[in-house]
Amino acid sequence: MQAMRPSNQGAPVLESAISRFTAFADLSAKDLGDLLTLAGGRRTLQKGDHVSHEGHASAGLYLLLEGWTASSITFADGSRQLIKVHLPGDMLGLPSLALRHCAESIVALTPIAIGVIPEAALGRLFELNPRLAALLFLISQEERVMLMDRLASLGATSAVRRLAALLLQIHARVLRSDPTATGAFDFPLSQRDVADLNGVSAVHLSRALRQLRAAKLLTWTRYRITMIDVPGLTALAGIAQRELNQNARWLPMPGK
Amino acid sequence: MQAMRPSNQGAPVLESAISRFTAFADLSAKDLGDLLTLAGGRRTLQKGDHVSHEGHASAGLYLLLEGWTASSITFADGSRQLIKVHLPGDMLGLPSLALRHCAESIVALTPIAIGVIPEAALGRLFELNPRLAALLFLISQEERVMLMDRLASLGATSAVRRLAALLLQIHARVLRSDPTATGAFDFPLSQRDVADLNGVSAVHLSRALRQLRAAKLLTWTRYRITMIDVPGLTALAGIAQRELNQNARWLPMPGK
DNA sequence: CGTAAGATTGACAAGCGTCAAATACAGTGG
DNA sequence: CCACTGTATTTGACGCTTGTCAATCTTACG
Repeated sequence: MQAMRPSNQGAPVLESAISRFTAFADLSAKDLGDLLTLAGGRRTLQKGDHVSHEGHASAGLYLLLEGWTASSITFADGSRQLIKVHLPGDMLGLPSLALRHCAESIVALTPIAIGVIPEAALGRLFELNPRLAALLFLISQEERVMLMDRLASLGATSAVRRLAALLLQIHARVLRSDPTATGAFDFPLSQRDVADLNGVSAVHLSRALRQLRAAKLLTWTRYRITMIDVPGLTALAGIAQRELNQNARWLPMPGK
Repeated sequence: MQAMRPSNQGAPVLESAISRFTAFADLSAKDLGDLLTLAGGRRTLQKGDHVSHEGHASAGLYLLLEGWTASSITFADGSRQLIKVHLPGDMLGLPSLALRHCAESIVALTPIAIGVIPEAALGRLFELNPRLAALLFLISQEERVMLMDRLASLGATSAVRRLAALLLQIHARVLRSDPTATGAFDFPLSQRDVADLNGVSAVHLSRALRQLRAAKLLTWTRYRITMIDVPGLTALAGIAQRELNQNARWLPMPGK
């Protein structure tokens, strides 16, 4: 089996691009239109290109359409920590809206396509489509929960358990935009990347992976992961499953 | 000097209650009114009481008016990780809006007063005051940045540096609502709490603290911390200073 | 076929957790 | 005011987890 380009081959770009929104509520035709006009210009970048640089002046707001990216924070001594990986449908640059300088560096892990969202369009969204604005708000809360889970994982568990938790989280994310990927999914990160995500050395990550393989919980050849025993991995990770709260009653009505 | 009740003695409750909003933009009289009607009922809780329980059905939305709280995530094996501490003005329960079940347990670290925010009022806020909704959105992005910084700290630095980074972050937060606390501030957490926040054992936290004291970077008697050498602590923590982006141009105009 | 990057393994050292004991401290009742 | 008691903090000893360094092996790609 050849290594394919990662992430949702098959599914239309548009569908996964709005998947974070539709995961929370059904969209009216107007909502859909407003959402699509939000991200006007389309740009493509090569693997390794930067979407934004930590510390630079406001780096812009994007919707990831195709490919994977990762965001990182760099310390004064040069060491870096990968914060999270972004999949198609993720918004890029939201946290930096709160700051004068860009909060994180974002780099393309694969060739990517992004939609450019002008800041003014965000303001109009809040004024003209409160329902979409509320959904964007919910997406941000979901991001907070994912960060909280990762923080708990880093703070309280061993390298092996962190690895299980991380791969489960990413797997669940992949499943959402590509429901056919129940067992196996394309995975463009190197072990070095995963090590940086988990706050472990690359060497030790290899050791942790060895344990998961030996326990027959998963296989990981370069660029592809097969989750053999999801219940086993879940038990190992020890973290609660999160279910999204769909069509919350407090959400503003769909625009017409 | 006696140990006083922690947090903003002196400053009016109201001012610190809305400090997270005013940190991002000036509020009109109408904005202020809308914000105050958001949190209707007022409740007080004792130290140790729970505001919400992880896993329970939707636990509600609150504005912390007085006192400190902490949120935590519990693992299947019973170990817990403290995620963050909340100070007056912080919103409680936002992340759980995205989920069917409450994402985190929130417990009072001191006697507290909270304002209850009905979910329906949140929906109305998005419909009737897009500017306040956008500010709430920005506050959530700031929370994400703070979580990202903590995640980086846990993943990439030693116990000593984590401690420096955490205390700097909290100190900066305290300073914002009480600008008189430049040098010293009341600090109601036990070393055990801080250890759980930093993903370290209480014993090792004591050792890390010893190093900071020996380096004359700070003092910490129970319930009170004095930051002796903020530049030194900052250099040790190695994390960038974050400046808020105030009065962003894209924000909707103030309501009249 | 050759080269470079990624992954694996072993040996050793450092950081941190655990256990246990000792000390300091706050609050209680006398 | 003082003794008493439980909790928080500190310290030491020891072992496990993880980081670092270096060598080897694998894989991708020119």
